[in-house]
Amino acid sequence: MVCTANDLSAWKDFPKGLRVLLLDQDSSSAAEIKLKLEAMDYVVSIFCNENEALSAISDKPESYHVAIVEVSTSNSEGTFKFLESVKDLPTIMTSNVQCLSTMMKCIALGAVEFLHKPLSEDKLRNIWQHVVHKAFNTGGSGLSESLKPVKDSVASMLQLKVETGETMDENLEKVENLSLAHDNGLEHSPTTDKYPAPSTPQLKQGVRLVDDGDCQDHNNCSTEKESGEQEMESKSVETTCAMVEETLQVNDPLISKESLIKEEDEMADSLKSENNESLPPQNRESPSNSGGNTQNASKSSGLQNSCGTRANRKKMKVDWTPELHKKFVHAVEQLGVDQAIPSRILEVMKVDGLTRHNVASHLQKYRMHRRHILPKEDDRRWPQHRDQAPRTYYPHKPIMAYPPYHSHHTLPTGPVYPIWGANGGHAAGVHMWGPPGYPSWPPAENWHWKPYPGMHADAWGCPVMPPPPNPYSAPVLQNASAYQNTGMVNNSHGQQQNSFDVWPSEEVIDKVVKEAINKPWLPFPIGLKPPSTESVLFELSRQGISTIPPQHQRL
DNA sequence: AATGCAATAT
DNA sequence: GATATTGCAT
Repeated sequence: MVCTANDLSAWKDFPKGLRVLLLDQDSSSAAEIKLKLEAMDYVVSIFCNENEALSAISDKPESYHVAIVEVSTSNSEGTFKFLESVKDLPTIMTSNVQCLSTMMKCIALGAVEFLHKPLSEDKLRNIWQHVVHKAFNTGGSGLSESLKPVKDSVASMLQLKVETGETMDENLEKVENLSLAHDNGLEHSPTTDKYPAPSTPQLKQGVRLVDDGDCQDHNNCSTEKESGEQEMESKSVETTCAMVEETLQVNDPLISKESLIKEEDEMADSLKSENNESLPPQNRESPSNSGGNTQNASKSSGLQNSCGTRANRKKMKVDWTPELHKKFVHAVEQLGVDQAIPSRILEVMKVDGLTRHNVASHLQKYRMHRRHILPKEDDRRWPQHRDQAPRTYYPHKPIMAYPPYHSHHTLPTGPVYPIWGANGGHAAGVHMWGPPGYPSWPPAENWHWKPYPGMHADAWGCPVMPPPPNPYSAPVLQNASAYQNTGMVNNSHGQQQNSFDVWPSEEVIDKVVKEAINKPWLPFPIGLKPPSTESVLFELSRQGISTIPPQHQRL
């Protein structure tokens, strides 16, 4: 078998030959498990009682790489005893009984994982990860004889790959692929895991709630190539979701290589962090949310290829969940539209895993949407220019006409819809583009208001007050759009109401003031009077602007 | 190097 | 079809 270091160096069939000590009083169960393990090329030794097992281990410690120990109500003590005696051997507990406290105790005593019976191939297939994990995470001297070879072997495998010019990630992946190949497994190989990790489905489902998160981590975690240096240190016991994109490729390394490389990069980046925050929208609400980027990783339940359906880790698309977007908007607000550049926004957002590119892209869209809306406002504001290429005269669309912060906006007749459920459930990915007190971003047709009553306007342009009975009722000064509404009735732009039925945020107001100062040649929106010099100066100074632009005469 | 825009991909 | 990513020019 593969027990010597020498042999190990050539342990290409890893985990083939890995020795499993199986301690199970139920002989039929043991036989069954053994059969399955052997089918996966593990070498299994069955023991019926802990004493035998212990003595076997003490006789030849190097003979076992991993132990699977059954714990039953009748022999739990013996099992615990065993567990405590073989600290060096990664031990997986298994049982028919579902007892949390027992599980906990086992884990507390050092078990690496607790699997409920019956032990399916899926559950067993990846037990090697515990071996590797242990091998790499045990202090040098503490490393047991049996694990050293494993470590050396794995290390050398990785090394070799590196020399090949491949990236570390690739190497790792490779390694895993190797194992995959032998497992003929569809599902494991945490390709994205830098390190081995227990991955039995059960673990994920039961003990770990972050199941999705795991996968997610891979996908999203960080997309930043630029900054994302993947770290080789990872807590192994974390993930396992195998994104077996290369399930098929596994068998054909050559082919897979190319295709993998790209993905490698990506995924490499994606390992950057484990954002507990970023969760797939569909699974989580990401309460405090922050990093909501991700691609939904298919969840790996206990099913065979669950984890591994291809695709998941491929493009870690940032999912701009409402929460994330909200953060984004807040950042933009905070910075002010003017200073809202990707890098800054990124800083303010503090969302792990989000890249500048992501933000830039989002910003692009954000701006685009706004632009689509603003022009309409202009039109409404100066209907007389509607047909005369107003742009010529007003190169810059002033945002002055936005209704004052507290104005009653005239919400279109339609009801106020939630765009994403209160539960955060982003209904079918509908995103709420309601810039801070601004016209909505996404196409007006799809516009929905966030219906949280009493919610501050800055929370996504959610109207704080119910819309007035009719647009005309809006006080003049309060809402220029009221005027606009009337003005545009004959312009057949009724649907555009949405666009200006929003609350301007303070930022908007700032902007307005600033614009008024900088572009004195622009007419003031109807219903608004020019700000007093005093107030303008105040605003400017408040914003740190000390110099007042000359009074241009241009048109 | 960072941005913003356009093209492309999902 | 919308939205995110990539590419490219600035």
